[in-house]
Amino acid sequence: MKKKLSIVDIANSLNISKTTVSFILNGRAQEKRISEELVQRVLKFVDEVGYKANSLAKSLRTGKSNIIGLMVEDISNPFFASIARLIEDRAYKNGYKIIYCSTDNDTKKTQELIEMFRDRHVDGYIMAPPEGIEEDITSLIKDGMPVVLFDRHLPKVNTDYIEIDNLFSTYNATRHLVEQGYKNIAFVTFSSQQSQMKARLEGYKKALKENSLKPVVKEILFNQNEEFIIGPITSFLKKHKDLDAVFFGTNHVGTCGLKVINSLSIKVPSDLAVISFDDYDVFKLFSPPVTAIAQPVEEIADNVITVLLNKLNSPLQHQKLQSIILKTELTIRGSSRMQAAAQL
Amino acid sequence: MKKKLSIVDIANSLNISKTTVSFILNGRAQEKRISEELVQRVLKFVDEVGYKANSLAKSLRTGKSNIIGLMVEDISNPFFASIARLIEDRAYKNGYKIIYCSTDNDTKKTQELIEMFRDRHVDGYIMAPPEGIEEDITSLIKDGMPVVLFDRHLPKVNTDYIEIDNLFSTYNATRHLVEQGYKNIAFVTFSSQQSQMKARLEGYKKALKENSLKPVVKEILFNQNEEFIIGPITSFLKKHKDLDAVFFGTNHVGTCGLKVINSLSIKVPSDLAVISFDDYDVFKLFSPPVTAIAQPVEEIADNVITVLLNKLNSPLQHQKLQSIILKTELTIRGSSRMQAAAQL
DNA sequence: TTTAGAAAATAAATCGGTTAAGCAATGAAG
DNA sequence: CTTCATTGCTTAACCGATTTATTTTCTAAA
Repeated sequence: MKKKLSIVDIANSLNISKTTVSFILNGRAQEKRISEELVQRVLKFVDEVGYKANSLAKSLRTGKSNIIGLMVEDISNPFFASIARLIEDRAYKNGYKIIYCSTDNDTKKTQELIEMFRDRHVDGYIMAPPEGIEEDITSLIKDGMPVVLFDRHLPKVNTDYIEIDNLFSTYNATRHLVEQGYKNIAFVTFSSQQSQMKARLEGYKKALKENSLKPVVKEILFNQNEEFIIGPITSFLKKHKDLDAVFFGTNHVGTCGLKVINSLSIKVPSDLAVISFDDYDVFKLFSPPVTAIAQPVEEIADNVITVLLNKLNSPLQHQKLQSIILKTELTIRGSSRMQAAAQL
Repeated sequence: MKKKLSIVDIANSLNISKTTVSFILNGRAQEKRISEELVQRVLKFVDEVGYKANSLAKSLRTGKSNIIGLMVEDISNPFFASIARLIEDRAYKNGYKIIYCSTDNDTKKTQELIEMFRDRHVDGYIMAPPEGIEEDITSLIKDGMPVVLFDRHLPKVNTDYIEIDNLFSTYNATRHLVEQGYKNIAFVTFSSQQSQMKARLEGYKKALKENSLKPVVKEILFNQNEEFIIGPITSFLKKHKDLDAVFFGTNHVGTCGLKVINSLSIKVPSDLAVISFDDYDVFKLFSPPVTAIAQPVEEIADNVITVLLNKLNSPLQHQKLQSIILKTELTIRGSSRMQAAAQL
């Protein structure tokens, strides 16, 4: 077990001061007028012995950590997992590491996580914020920390965010159902005051209103345990026999919804048409495949990291804030075609 | 922007030395015979002003970081995502934080990640190791770092690991197919020398051999891009028209396989029975639902973190190594029933 | 009245870096 | 022959904790 070399070891070996070594390794040789000859000697030696600076010590002194804190709702949710994956990749390429955590939409847990990130001196924050976290984020921003929100934003918090056009997405998808001739369309979603969930609900309602149809909304409490999602959906679907279509507000609700549909032996789309927010393998492979609103995952991740890197690289506080709203794509599949229903 | 308090600020405010404060905050008051009265005064004050020690400084001095490095193959894979999630939860409850990364099964990337973890002074490592990383891990262990492997192990590396009984799992599942009357059973998997993949292949072959059937194996190169998995499977299935069953070696291969099956309009199980390793929503919701080998995800995560925490808490090097092999469960569903085929 | 020993608290070194300030040597200008 | 600026590098303070070694204070025995 060879002990790691420190900058002092390097300095001693070369009979120079550690300051000189530090300057050279940080590319400040020119600025500090260190002779080219010495620079080369140091670089060569450092390379030979494989010295790497202790980043803890570095962070302690400089206050910078080259770490970005990423907080998603649940890392095991495919939407967040793929976003996290893409952000991770791009961050690495730019010399940043990612620490990520799941908030579970739990305000208290999120506060603790922010505390931990702050404590670990992360350089910037990327979050899909839960409700009730406004103050904590504001205080973060006031302390000069770059914060980028995604998936949702906090109306009271003044910072950059990347979102999709939730209202239009559900509005458009609902209209698609209406155009197909469906008249009793339910919207099943998590009970939430978050911007994206409110917008999705609104979009649905707007489309129905324009067509003089009656909204039927079922709100479910967010819960880690699937049973507590499947249960309410089951009784909801059992109760509303007159529905001819159902719109699931998130991929998680959608997946649980499909399980319920299977267990009740409901035929899609003849008994019930289905649309879900978010797209992923489950919806592609269900029979018939489920029409879904696909979020531009790469684009979201790209924008998030780009905005954050910009903030990190320009210490100016007075750059103006960005609110980026991306478009989704309605991927129409067999689960919502009235024709298909007609065929049976 | 209020500056964070340091231990010196606390000490000055109370007109005592920072040493005393440090002893008290680290629970060494008794040992250091600090008066109960002072202890209370300090604790009360610290609580009031909400002081929290700077963990960077702490880590720099103590060499401990209370961070565990977790490296999985791909965090967007549902199997790894849920394991990561569970480990994260249990780690938090025990005062540890997790940094996680995806290796992509890329040796070079993994080496860099190990380097970064080491650099960040993580206290322990949890990894699903890629091939060719033996030396790096051995050197980690030699340096006294606790390392726990899972999902697979490295025969040449002497450390704890948690695995499932891969060989028996595929053997048993293949036998199930044979018992159902299937005779031309293919095994589609990633080309890999990893312990778990080799064992899975072996189990399949063993079952076929015992029944005097001919193995048909298709190995696919691991690739981030799905097209490069779907392509080979498509041509494989097109070429082997005589197959009556196919066994997918991982959830990723399985998902891609189902996509191919759909696009070729192959009927399951009448044209082709399907079994996949790993279980998740896609297999539950496919029609007919896919028989799958379910890994005990909670148990794996529990064991991993328990073993690691044990190693972290007992500095003795001479505790004996554990190799934990867990059982899987074959969840039989409609995709592999010969009866179902008969009904059509 | 010393004085030894325990009790209570502290000073200073340390972890491994960065950085502000300083100093010696050299050459040019006055 | 000073004086000054520039070059090239070093000294020492600092980041915020832990920990070793040491000092001060108090009590009780000699």
